[in-house]
Amino acid sequence: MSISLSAARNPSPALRNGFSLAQPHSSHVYGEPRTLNDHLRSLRQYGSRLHYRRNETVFAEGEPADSVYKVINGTLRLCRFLADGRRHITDFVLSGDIMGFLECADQPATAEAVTDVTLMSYPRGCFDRLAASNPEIRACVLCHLSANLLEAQHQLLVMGCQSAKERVASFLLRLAERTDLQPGERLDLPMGRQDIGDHLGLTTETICRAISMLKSDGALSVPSPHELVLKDLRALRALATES
Amino acid sequence: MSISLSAARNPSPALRNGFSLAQPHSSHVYGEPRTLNDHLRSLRQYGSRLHYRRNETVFAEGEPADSVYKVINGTLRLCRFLADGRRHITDFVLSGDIMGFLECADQPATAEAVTDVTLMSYPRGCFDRLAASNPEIRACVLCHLSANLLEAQHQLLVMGCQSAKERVASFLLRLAERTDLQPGERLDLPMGRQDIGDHLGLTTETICRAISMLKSDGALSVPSPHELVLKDLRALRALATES
DNA sequence: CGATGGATTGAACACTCTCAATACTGGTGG
DNA sequence: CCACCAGTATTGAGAGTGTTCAATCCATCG
Repeated sequence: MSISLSAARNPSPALRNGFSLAQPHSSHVYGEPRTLNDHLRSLRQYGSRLHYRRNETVFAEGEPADSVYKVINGTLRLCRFLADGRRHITDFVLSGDIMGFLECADQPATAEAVTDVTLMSYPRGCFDRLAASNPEIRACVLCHLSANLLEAQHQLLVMGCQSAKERVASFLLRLAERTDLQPGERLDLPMGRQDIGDHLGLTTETICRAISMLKSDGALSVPSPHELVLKDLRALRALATES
Repeated sequence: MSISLSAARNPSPALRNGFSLAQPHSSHVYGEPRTLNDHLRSLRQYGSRLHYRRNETVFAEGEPADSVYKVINGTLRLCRFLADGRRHITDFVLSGDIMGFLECADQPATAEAVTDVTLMSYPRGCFDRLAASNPEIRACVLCHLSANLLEAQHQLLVMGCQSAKERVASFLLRLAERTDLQPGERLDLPMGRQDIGDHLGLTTETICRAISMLKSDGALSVPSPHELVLKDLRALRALATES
């Protein structure tokens, strides 16, 4: 996380350190893995490497949720649909992200590849057995779920209160944080305008107009439709009104 | 849950039964408590009974999150604010509900009493120690967080895709389910139109108009501003387009 | 019984959507 | 390497939904 961007971080209170409450685990010593990501690595013998091409479906809503995933490369979208076909993109899953930790027998959302994607997939049962024997992992899962819930609630705030321009500013700032964007670097926008619209509850055209407005405000420049330069973080943050 | 209303249940896939993976706990036998609610009862010696009056603050965003709560009586709202004061009500907490299980050092939202409220409050540390020794409780916490996340994601779908009338229909149906409303019974609406608006991302006036439209559609009647009768569940469900 | 706060309704306005036309981009095949 | 093509992005104009502002109604509570 860049120092300068971290000041714009979404309001996400420090997670509890659940470790102090967890029983020490004899086979682990100080300096061992601490993130869920690290722990997943210990399951590599059970993992499969999967490839999907742009717009392919990784799993569909309602299918059994029997795997956990790590995105090695590329971007996914998690979609939900209304009966008449209207779509909402709950969230994007970026390179390095993990998913599949909900306590849910069936997938609550459809996962589709935004770009060509490489995933690691681990059987949920293997992970659960690992977690059953390791309190540190359980603490990680709780933190992961909590962080997801906080993100979802923040997104509710954005969608409930903000205008189109504000939502786009919030979205771009969050994407910049998640990708550890350094000031001046180009922000990669793997998803199309339609996807951004379906994520923010707006139409493609409104996304375009909001970006155009931000461009003419001088808040950003648009080298290509899938690359932005955030030129005025202060202006973007003021729009996002992150507290 | 009434049989007839349960058909309209929000799409919430069956939760995993995490118990089979949890180590059996010698002090528990078949038939023991299975819900988080039941487990909290075993902490009653550490609990405090709290009372708040309408519009009083139970806790504010940013305060240390060092308790878990059960609502004995009344209704709470969980609010988040933008820097300029715009408010979003993340969710309402109803009688019988529990909260405070996020892995989060500080409260991510403000809790206010919608009506006069009675709560039980338990020190978070006590609960965590209980959970550390009881895998069944940990499974409950995971399910609780997962259910909350699924609810939040469903609310994102509602706010991202639906019109005012549809959102109000979705809201009323969810409230009816949560309160186990029997067909024909009056639905208690403890919160005001402003609160409903701030929950659904609409204004007071729009909520009023949506309810008026539903009334003139014959979908419901309005004996008083805080009581509704859902007369045509089929019509309401069609609006909510719950899949 | 008056006062207060919330609910309701109306009218004008603003923002976003819809529909349509055009421009651009990236990929394909010659 | 270039021309073409399909899909996406962008821009414009008009329509619609929800907001804003204002007035009125209603219920509750001194």
